[in-house]
Amino acid sequence: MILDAAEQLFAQKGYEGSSVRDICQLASVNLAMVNYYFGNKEGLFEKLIERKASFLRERLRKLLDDPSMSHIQKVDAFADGYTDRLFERRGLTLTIMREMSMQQRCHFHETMAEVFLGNVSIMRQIIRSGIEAGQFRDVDVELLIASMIGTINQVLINENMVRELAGFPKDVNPYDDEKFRHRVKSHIRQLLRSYLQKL
Amino acid sequence: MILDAAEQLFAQKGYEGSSVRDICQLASVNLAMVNYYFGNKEGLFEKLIERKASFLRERLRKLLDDPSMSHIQKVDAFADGYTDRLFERRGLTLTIMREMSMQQRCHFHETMAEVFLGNVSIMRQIIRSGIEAGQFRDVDVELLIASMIGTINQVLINENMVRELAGFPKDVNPYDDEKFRHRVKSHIRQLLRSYLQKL
DNA sequence: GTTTAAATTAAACGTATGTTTAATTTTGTC
DNA sequence: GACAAAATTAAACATACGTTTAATTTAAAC
Repeated sequence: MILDAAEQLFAQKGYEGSSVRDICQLASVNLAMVNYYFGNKEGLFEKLIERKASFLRERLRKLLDDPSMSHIQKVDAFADGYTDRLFERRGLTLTIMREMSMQQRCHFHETMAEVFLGNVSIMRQIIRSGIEAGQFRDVDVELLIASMIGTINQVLINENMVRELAGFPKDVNPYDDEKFRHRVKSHIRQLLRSYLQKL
Repeated sequence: MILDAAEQLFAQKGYEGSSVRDICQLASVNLAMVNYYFGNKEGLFEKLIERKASFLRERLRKLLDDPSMSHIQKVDAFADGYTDRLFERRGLTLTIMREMSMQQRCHFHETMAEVFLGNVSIMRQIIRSGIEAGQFRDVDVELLIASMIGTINQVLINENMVRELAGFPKDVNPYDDEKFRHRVKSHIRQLLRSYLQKL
């Protein structure tokens, strides 16, 4: 599958660092197939983002209308689900983050922002309704979300640092380690809770 | 100055997206000067990182031994100084972040990790001594630092999102806006305080 | 003013890139 | 099995890249 090969290479070597030839070789297809199926290299990238898009949002949106959960439980559930998703799709997360931080290929930004803002707005609604219900402090919602996502990204960005800080040997992937993921999740949970809940 | 041109272009278009020709044109020097002065393109990049290195660390290290400040004041001061520095050098911060998240050009990682870990270890000592003094809760120090840095990075990464969330018009740079920077600083301060301080 | 080294230049080199073409093979349909 | 459309291939195309070269200009030293 060309998209899988592209996702892997973009994650490892960046968009420009991955040649169409590399991608096709990894996918075991002919060089011309990328242009045949996706028009050009940029089309391939856009398909990659679209493929990522919808999956998570549906699951998270259900949280909004669930009457059986308290506000803080919804925050917990959102953070856990988001962490899982970003850990599982670390490569694509990094690729998108890099592209978002560049002025190159700006037309990608729209597609990426759409995906991103969709999730952000769900989290925002969850926190806002908690504030309105008087259960949360009146915090800076947008920046709190930035803190949540930023924490996860920061962990995803630097594999070597995580290995060092968490004491992993060089040959294991810390992101597959269930204990470490749990450590991150529970840190984020406590961070959000201590910031949101009234004293 | 070649280094300034490179810093600007790497920030906007990434390492691979910035050609030596682009850099030389922006710096108004001949194409061959990069190889004459820096050996090759990678040498230019390494010089760029080294130039960034030392500046901040000295100022932050002084915090460690300042007896006139409380532990929480040191945390505040560190966070403020770090935020200022990353905002002021946004371009280079993004460039380094992108390179750290890639497996390409791994020999850069050492230089970058050195700079980064130096600052992290200062913050770690500050928090640890606050914990030992019984003034902070026994938190996950490494991940708390990741949250601080991650929050700043997350804000730096997505200019369009910041503009949207904070309501800036399209033609102003939100990172130059003193009010916005203050908003980020005070959010991080409150986040750290509410997480660190005992109930 | 001559000499020597450093700085700068224009041009070329070899290679890698994204893309296209035209030919060939595979697949599905009647 | 014949035909048509789709899928796949090898080759070539044009361009952009990082780097090198050899010539020229500038600067400094005596």
